[in-house]
Amino acid sequence: MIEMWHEDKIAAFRQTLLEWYDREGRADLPWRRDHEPYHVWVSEIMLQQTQVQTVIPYFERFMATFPTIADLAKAPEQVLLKTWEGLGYYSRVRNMQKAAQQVVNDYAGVWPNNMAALQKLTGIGPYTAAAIASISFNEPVPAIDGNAFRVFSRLFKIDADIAQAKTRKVFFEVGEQLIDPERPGDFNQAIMDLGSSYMSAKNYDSEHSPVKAFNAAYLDGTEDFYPVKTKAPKPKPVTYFAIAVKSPAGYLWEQRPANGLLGNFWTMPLYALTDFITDSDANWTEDEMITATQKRLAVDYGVVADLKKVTGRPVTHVYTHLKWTVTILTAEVAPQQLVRGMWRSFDDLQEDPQPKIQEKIWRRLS
DNA sequence: GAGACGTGGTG
DNA sequence: TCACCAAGTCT
Repeated sequence: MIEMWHEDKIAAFRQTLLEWYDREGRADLPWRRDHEPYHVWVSEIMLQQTQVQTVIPYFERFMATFPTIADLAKAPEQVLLKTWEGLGYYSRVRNMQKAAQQVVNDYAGVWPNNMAALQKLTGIGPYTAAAIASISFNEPVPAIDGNAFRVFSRLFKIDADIAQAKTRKVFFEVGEQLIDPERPGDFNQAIMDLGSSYMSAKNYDSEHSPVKAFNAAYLDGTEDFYPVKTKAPKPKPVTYFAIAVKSPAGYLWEQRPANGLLGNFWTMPLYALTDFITDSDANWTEDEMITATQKRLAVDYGVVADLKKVTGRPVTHVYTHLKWTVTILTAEVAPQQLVRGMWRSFDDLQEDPQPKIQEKIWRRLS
């Protein structure tokens, strides 16, 4: 059970926090120029699991490309993905377009003005709904993100595991008590600024934090223990073959399935080793694996090619839950009818978004 | 509720 | 090289 502060202490905390925010908050951020829900929303989605300095140029480009929510609602998917290229978690932008269409069609283009309604839009969860509701519409709801977890856990010595979904409730209730009813948006943003500066995950500087007098963990020297968070599993290793087939008509190119990793991205054919080797067939030599890949290529795409391995170490790429090790195979063939995929010139396919792993493969080929 | 979902930065 | 982090949401 969390011991909540008395009224006077809460009032003092709000005042201290907001005075610091007015003085030293990140007023320069491009999404803080106004409180337009469209601007707040786009920035909040981009900032999910992504650092501020990474987001800034993406935000500017996004607004230049889609100045209004109506522009976003009607954009072609490849344009959407191109604008998001390199940011990752691409379902974020696909969900944004769905939400844009919901606002345009179901709300006549007028944003719902409260957390509960906002959270019904695709891709808007409890955090983003609270952020928009508080910043754009002055609703006193706490935006519980990684920063709030970190800040509140230290202020109150909350030892609930923040990796557990149910823990959000504990922090939300603390936030509801603390949030300034007059300036809820500024309060939430101040907590975020605090959580990414003086009260960051590593190299935090509680000694100079404006709210150090309110920081129970700092005051008794236990801040190293907060927040409590069980660690994520290691990325699982997966072996892949990437096949660069070149013809005078271009490269063999294919669109990935809509759902799953890198959904709807175009890449060269990629085979996981487990696509054709099961546990019972362990200990294949690399030559045998290449021969098997060659057969799969003929069956799946109708391309008969003599695959050569690109020398050097395989390309590696780490995702949150997977670690890919990709061996590159190449072939040159005559133009021909394909069973699957299409021939596309190098210049043509550069127009489309590409995932980082494909970029790494190109780099190795050139 | 646990796992899926990208990429870049840091120690 | 590796572990872990960075303004989460969906299934």
